[in-house]
Amino acid sequence: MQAELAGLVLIQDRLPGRVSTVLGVDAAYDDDGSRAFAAGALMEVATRTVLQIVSAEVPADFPYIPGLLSFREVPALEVALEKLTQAPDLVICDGQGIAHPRRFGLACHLGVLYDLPTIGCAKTRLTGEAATPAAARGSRAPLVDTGRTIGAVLRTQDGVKPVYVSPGHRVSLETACHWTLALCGQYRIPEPIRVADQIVGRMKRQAR
DNA sequence: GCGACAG
DNA sequence: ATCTTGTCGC
Repeated sequence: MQAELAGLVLIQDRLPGRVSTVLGVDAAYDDDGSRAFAAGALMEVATRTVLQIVSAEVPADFPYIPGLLSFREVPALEVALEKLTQAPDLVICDGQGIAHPRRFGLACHLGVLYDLPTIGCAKTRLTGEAATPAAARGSRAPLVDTGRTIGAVLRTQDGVKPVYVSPGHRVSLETACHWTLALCGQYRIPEPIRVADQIVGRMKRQAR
């Protein structure tokens, strides 16, 4: 299924010239692993203001299997995202885009599903090889898999562990890196993802 | 058979 | 993802 859907992914910039809102998404699970908490944080780029928070709690019936993460997370994210009252210009996800064994990570899945520009920004590697980027914020190294560049290992803060950036849908690698960097304030992780992460973290604690 | 493996 | 413990840098 992923190999087939990967054919629908567009790795070229097809996003507004003026990106004014970015949606950060994330999910978490209860101790049991059977309930999923998903959230989306819509941020206005110019002011760094959170315009809307959407969330959902649904049963998690698909297990976590490396390479199949989107089948665990997308059902919960769908319920949360359908509550948005305005479409985002860009979506940034906690997971890979095309830096995936079949070039169809979570960000691609969400991007194709909603036909929105998406970026994959993962904290660790799933596949591919890369050199260690220089220590300065903004430094990057190509992430290569079977002879093809599928993403970049990008340093978002001086001397801090880099993140794994890859196009999800309708964005180039260059644009994915640009926005990832632009959305990182004082931390390693882009602000919209951090906000979504905080939300699902609270939901998880409250359910316990 | 063994190691790797987003969240 | 989540949890726990040890280490590092400011």
